[in-house]
Amino acid sequence: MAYHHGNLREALVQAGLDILETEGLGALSLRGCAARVGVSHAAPKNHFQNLERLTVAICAEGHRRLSATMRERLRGAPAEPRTRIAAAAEGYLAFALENPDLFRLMFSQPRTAAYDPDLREAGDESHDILREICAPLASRINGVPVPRAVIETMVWSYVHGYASLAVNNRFRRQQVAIGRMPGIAEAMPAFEIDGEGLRTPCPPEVGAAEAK
Amino acid sequence: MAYHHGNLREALVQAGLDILETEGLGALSLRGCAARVGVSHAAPKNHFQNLERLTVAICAEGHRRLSATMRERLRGAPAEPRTRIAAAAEGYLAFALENPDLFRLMFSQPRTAAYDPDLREAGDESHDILREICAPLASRINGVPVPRAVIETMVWSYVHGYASLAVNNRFRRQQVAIGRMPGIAEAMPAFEIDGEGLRTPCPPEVGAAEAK
DNA sequence: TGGCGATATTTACGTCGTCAATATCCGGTT
DNA sequence: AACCGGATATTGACGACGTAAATATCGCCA
Repeated sequence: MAYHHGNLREALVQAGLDILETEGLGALSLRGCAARVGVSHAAPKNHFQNLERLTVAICAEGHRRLSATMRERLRGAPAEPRTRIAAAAEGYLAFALENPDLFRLMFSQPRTAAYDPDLREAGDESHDILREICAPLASRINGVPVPRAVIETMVWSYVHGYASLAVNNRFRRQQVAIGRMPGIAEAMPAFEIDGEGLRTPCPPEVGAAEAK
Repeated sequence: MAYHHGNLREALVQAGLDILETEGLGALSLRGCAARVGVSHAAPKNHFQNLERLTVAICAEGHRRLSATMRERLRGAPAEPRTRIAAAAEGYLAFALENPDLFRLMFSQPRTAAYDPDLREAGDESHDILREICAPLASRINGVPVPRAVIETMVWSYVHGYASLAVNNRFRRQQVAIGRMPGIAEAMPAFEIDGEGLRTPCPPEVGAAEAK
């Protein structure tokens, strides 16, 4: 196997992920990926029109791994709805903290990147998980009706925002223990579960982030 | 005024902001900023050691403008605590949507950028606003005590996450009307205000984002 | 007036993204 | 078996970029 690599496309994406991990966002380049794989600097052209396309492919793989991390945490979690949300959220956070530059890259793409069907599909995976774990949350909060999409948006925003701020080291002054975000039970404790109107009780075992 | 520009440093930052607005994140470069100001490509060297430093300065200015936007919204808002939080949050969101590439740049900086004292200070401004508007929220939620820093973190995470996801067009499938995030009263309705135990009542005029 | 420090220019070099031309490999056709 | 065409990889070239060193110009003060 000499002239033809066999699976250069995936190898380039993997090389990009390696570079992000070892050298950081600023070191990501077409030529760098090609060199790491051991092919000439123009070889990527046959698989990616330009750097932006390769970047999008790397981001898509990142989203797949993000979803995989969340699914992993969900497999080991009990069935209680809030615990499941907390487990997925911790997976989201763990991924961000373990892959900070990849996470940053994934969320600093221009709007045009969203037109890529691969990236779109990969991004929608986490969306499916979100919808799944939010399903037990009823469409009313404290008795007030709220569209299901809004509930999902609230949970998603909170989790993503926490992860994003944690990655960017913005919780410095707050002295919040990053790595353990306050669980959904503390953050949005007025959610009803399964329409039972179960309003509290803020189980203390979920996400005990304390100001230290 | 020929050889010496007079205020090249600020002019370069402004040029960078202009480039971000008109040409996007990918077009930001030292030489580009220099050309826009009308100086030679190496002139910036006297004010910024390298591209990273200029980028950090641009981000710092971005944070100052973000804070200014929030303060502006707060000036026109009634005194009711939740309304004030909603006003600041809408300022945050508006800034992100009106300066998407700047916003992306601000939150895709490497960890080392946080060592810059100017950026640090600028970033802390929004932190002060956050602390100010969260002050009326008591340190207990539904009767359960929660450290003040955790409350701030929850609100901040939610607002930043919503803005970040909205900028990245991630609410597509949810059909949530971006530009109007569900207010804090809907997102976290169990906050007590001023320790009065005022638990609801989810005023409907705050943030009426509906699934359309 | 002279000179010095701050600021800007010029020149140069290596890296990068991209393109065009060329070379090599593989599978299927005759 | 020879061949050919499409897919894939290489080579070489070009302009833009970040950065550094040497040089030039300005404002100001002794």
